[in-house]
Amino acid sequence: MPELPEVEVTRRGIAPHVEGRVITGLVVRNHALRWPVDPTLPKVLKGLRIARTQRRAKYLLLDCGRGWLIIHLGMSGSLSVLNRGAPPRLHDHIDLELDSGELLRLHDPRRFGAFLWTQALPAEHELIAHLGPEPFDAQVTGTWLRAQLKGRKAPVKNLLMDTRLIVGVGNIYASEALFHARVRPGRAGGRVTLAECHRLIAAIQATLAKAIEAGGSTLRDFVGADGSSGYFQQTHFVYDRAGAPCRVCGHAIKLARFSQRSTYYCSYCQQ
DNA sequence: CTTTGCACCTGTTGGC
DNA sequence: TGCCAACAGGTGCAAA
Repeated sequence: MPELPEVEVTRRGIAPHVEGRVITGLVVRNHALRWPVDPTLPKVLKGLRIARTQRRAKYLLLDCGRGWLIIHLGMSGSLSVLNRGAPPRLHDHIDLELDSGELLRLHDPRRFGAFLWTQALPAEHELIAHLGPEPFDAQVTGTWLRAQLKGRKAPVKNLLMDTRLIVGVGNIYASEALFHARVRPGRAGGRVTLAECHRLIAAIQATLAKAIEAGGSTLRDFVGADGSSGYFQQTHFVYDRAGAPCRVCGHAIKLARFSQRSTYYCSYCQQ
């Protein structure tokens, strides 16, 4: 589920419920996430106050004063805010209990997600330290992207999804952004022109912003919601539309695979 | 260093 | 209806 917009919408959804709250307990029903959940975490977290929430790439960050919780939703994770005592369902792996009487619940069938604790700053954490810039950073421009892609032979689609280059562009938005920029996904990175780089950055920013806005508008009360309400229902231009007519020119959308990931494009609009 | 393929895991879908 | 293979929105890691 989670591409960057959903993670950001989730952050905004949980923020009013967790910021300023004191952690009264942590229940871990299944430790076997992508990395084992630290068995000492319930003891470590009890009594700490969550000062604020942040997001870096697709990592949710909870500032607990003495350290930070780093939460990743993987492919199938979601967070919800529930009242204490709500019965856990299958794949509800972790409850973070709060002094408000609510709890933050992690649900993740595939268990590719992560629930980590660090006493350093998140920016210094091994998983975060080597990440590229956020799509909305001031340094992220067409000129910057052109410099990053120079000399690279890998498909530009793969490079856009490389988190060391830039974060937040998942499999859906890579296809969508390349369509809007009118660039074929299989083109070697080094062969993307400056004008196309400008269009790519504009497309990435516009697509992400629109999705966050759409998700945010469905976010009245996050309690009980699973954090995936609405935003992903927005219509895509190419993603998951193989064989369907291009919304711009009418030609059939094509499906290809790059590094075993489904990739959609219009062979007429994108060169 | 860059690029590629695999791995983790469960649930859903489509073809036979 | 049942069975099985292929696939699913992420990303760290090993190997080439």
